[in-house]
Amino acid sequence: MIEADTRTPRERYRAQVREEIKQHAWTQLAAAGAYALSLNAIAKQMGMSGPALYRYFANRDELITELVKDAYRSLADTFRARAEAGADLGDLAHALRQWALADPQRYFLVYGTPVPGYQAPEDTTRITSEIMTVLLDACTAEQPPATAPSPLDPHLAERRAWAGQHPAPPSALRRALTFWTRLHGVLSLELAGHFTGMGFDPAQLYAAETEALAGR
Amino acid sequence: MIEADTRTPRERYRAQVREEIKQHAWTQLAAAGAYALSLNAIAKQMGMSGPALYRYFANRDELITELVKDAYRSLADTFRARAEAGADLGDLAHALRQWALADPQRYFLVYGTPVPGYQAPEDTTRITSEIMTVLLDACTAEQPPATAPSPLDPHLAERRAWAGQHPAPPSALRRALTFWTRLHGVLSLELAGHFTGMGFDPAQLYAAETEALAGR
DNA sequence: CCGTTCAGTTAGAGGCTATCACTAACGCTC
DNA sequence: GAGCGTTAGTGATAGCCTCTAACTGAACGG
Repeated sequence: MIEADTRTPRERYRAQVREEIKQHAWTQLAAAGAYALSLNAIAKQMGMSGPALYRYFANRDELITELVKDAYRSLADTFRARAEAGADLGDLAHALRQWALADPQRYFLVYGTPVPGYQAPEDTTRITSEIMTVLLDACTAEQPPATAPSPLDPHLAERRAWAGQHPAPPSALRRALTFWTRLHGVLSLELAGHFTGMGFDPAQLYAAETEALAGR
Repeated sequence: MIEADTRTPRERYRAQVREEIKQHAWTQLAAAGAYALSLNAIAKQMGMSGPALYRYFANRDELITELVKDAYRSLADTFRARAEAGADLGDLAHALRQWALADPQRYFLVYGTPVPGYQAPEDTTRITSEIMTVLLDACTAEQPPATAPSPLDPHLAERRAWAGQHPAPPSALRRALTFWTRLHGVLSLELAGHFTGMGFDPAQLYAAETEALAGR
């Protein structure tokens, strides 16, 4: 569908430059991590003077926050797309790993070391809950055959604020949470390089954890 | 036991100042994260000029590397101490959590976002294997009653370089690995604040994961 | 077509890392 | 205890960085 672009030329130009800045930011990020992200260097690459970028982002933090939001949105989009294509938990796990491996620094932007005082903006919590919803849907649809009762279930049944109005039973809540934490555990250590030199294949460990999640 | 300090006065002074620098570094780290760690600020706090610190650490990276090594050693020490006191897997898990909560930024120094090019120094891999040994000991000593065979075990039986000469059976290797990844998954997300506002108690989730590890 | 808006400029303050030449104190040796 | 080499700490400086401020020129919109 083709829609008339109601934005003024200035707005369109502005959006385009913002996007270009973020593009450069992503490549810098992938190359040297968030720490090394430099507005000055980006400006130089784009052939303009340093302070020019402050027309587009109030400061370095705002640019990074924007990248974080885009990363969240990217993950939520891939998840939602897979879910709409009928993905089960295993497929979602695989999609998560692919997404993480495609750009490790993007993963760390979302799930890496936080700055002590940092408060996530409202938007990201909304996107997080979108991701959670996909996960809860999958966990609810796909109940494992024989589920051993977990001592966590009563607690989750009582404190299920994060699940909103989702009709998932406590066991599904638990499985969604452990899906998140266990896969993040493997991915995070793998991407950080903690498995290098150990000899085993991280993919196999990931697959085994995925299987345990589906089966239990 | 009191040993004669064979170091020269200069060496002793040097070690003392190095320690003092690291002390200030730790407080800065806990307050604002590794990113904000500033040699200049530390020097000012200690009442000396910025460049003076370069007598003690070649550069900022070397100081941080030193902190990382100390963090590793601290974790290894607490683990070893608990193990010598007859700790089982559950105790080790509890010790890990206490260690992480005591100083989240220290945890992230070890297990947080890595700098893309960074190669861990030889020392840390040695300390890591020390930690792994304690873990493998515990997993070997404490075999769960009915262990469902995991598809991961054959792979680990074949690729067990990281376990060195440790006599742990494949299932123990797997349990040590999953101990690490699962608890790290929960801890990392908790410390990063990803659970805040969700309503449930991270400690309960951690306890449930610990229990699952011991029982399975 | 002309006034307004806004992108981009240079200059500069203040932070940082890191190097260099220098000084002064310290400790080892005789 | 005197002298001398070693070394801790200094200020100056270069070169990054973020971010502010004043200015300029071009593009847009009525």
